[in-house]
Amino acid sequence: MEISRIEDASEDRDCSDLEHLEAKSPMPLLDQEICKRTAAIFRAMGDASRLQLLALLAKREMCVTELTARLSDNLPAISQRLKLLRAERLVSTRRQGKHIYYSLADNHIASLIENGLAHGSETDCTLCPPT
Amino acid sequence: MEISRIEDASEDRDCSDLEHLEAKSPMPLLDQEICKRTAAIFRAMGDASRLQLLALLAKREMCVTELTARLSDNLPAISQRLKLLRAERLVSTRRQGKHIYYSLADNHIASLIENGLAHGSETDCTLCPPT
DNA sequence: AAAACACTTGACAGTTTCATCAACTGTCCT
DNA sequence: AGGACAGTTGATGAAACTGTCAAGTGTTTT
Repeated sequence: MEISRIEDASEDRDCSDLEHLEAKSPMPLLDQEICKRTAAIFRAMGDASRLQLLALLAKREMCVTELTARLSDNLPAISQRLKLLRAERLVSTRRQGKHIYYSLADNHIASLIENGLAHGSETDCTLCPPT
Repeated sequence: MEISRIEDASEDRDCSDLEHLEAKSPMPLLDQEICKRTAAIFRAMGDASRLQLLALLAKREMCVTELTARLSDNLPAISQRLKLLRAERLVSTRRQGKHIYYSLADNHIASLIENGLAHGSETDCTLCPPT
């Protein structure tokens, strides 16, 4: 019932033949280090509690106590999450007296979060064309 | 040696007083569902192997065999990763004959990946001002 | 209809992640 | 110097994640 068009018998086996593939359409893989680093950033943002934390910090710098109050969570829990975010260098800190203020490490982070949220907000993609 | 400016004694306890905080600077939390959904997307992208996979698919649609060849990995492993990406609706599939072709679910995903990689490529932020 | 190909799935083991709580550090106040 | 406040850290255990491999499904070919 279907019209199958086969000009070249090689079509089928080509997709498992790396040499051929690369000759036809070269497509270098990502650099391993960049890949790992980027994945680490995404992984750090890939948790609802941490994302919420980042979203607050995107608005302005805040100390741990304020974050704790706003999120109605316990302080050590928040601190542990911040520790992870700091380890990945998504946030940076500044001490002022008894308080330690956290903020996003840079604007790239803020825009990544914003983009992500914009995408996450789209209602289950029922509107998106099936592509 | 330092000039400390304290106009209002409430400054210090304010950051733990949610009522006060909200009155001064209202800052609603993210919607829980959106937050979870967005985090899930980030988590799915937060793995070097999966990110590499997504980066390939960002260039063009590919079948599992081709992906396997390009990544020099075993097919079931790739398939499992694709399964996860599909579960999070980051990729979509199309069968054509014996092959199943994968592609990114939409352009938002592509730009998220691009942005992430751009940020991940920045050399350890030695150049970034300390903020 | 049987064989071959292209995947997918289920299940198990090994690893990683996350929350929690007690103990510790650093700063300010008296 | 001592106490209180603001946070950090380390350890522990439960839960979630990942890779691997055997077995299964769907499609084409002969």
